Amino acid sequence: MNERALKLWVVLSRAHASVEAHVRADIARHGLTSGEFGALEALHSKGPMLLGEVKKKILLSSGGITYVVDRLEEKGLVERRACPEDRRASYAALTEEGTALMKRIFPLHAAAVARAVSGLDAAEQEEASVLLRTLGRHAERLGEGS
Amino acid sequence: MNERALKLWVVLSRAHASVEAHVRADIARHGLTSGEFGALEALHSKGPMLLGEVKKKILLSSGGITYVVDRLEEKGLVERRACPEDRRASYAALTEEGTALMKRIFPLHAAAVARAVSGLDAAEQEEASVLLRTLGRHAERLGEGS
DNA sequence: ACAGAGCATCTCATAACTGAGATATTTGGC
DNA sequence: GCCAAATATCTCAGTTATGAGATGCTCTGT
Repeated sequence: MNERALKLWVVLSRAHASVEAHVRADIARHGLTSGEFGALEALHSKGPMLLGEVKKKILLSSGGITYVVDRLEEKGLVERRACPEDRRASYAALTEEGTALMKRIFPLHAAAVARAVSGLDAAEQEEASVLLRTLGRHAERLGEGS
Repeated sequence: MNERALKLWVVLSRAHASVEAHVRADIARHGLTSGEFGALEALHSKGPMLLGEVKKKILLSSGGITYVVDRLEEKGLVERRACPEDRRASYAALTEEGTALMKRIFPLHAAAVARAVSGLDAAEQEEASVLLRTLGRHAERLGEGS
């Protein structure tokens, strides 16, 4: 029955929006947007990445990734670096300032996220993560044909 | 530990974005945006609602709800009606055309949503709905103090 | 009755994107 | 080697929002 699916979609949307409001408010305190923070987070955990990799990681459009990296470059947090193997592509990498910022604010961010999702206990969070990973992966694959 | 919370937030974001991409593509085929469809859906299921009620239902800012209802009025799908008890407020209500549109496209939409969340079976969808409702409700309440 | 706090909505400037098309490069088949 | 298709990023116009402040109305306490 489709009602079950609709209900899931509604609660997924609301849960995302409600949690995001908290996360966004936390991020905004550091003068960043969600998109910017997503990119910084990716670069912080994985090191320099091609713009296309960042784009996939944080699910932004082609124009969006250019926009976000431009903003981060203006703020001095990220720099573009040429990619020797492919001259169409370029890397984004944290600057020293970007690294320092992330070291400083990441723990605060993690605490804010923990607070925002504290409606579920540890076991429920694990359970929800498993279900959502399955859900997300499947939805991603569905779209690959277009 | 905060890692669990961060992981949950990441998979929640990705799952939402991936599913939304499908839902948005479906809605766009009918010339509507997600916000517009959300408002139409609310009005379709509950009948005429105050703008403030719609705003809460689909989690839009004050400017956003004005914008969305303006668009829907331009398209002839919704009309504003004066609220006799409170002259600051107004109702949004589906027009005949809006009702007809929703009757026509809602089943198609439901099918598209069902496809988008088909990575989980029926029992998992129920399970996820329960967890996400708890998560969302809690996050909403957290923000009420500000 | 009335001041002032509290609300519902609207207005406006601006942000944060999207998506189509442009540009430059690479890759695979012939 | 060469051409066409694929790919990575950028550009640009337009869209969908946000959030602060304005406006007009209602409610509360006195």
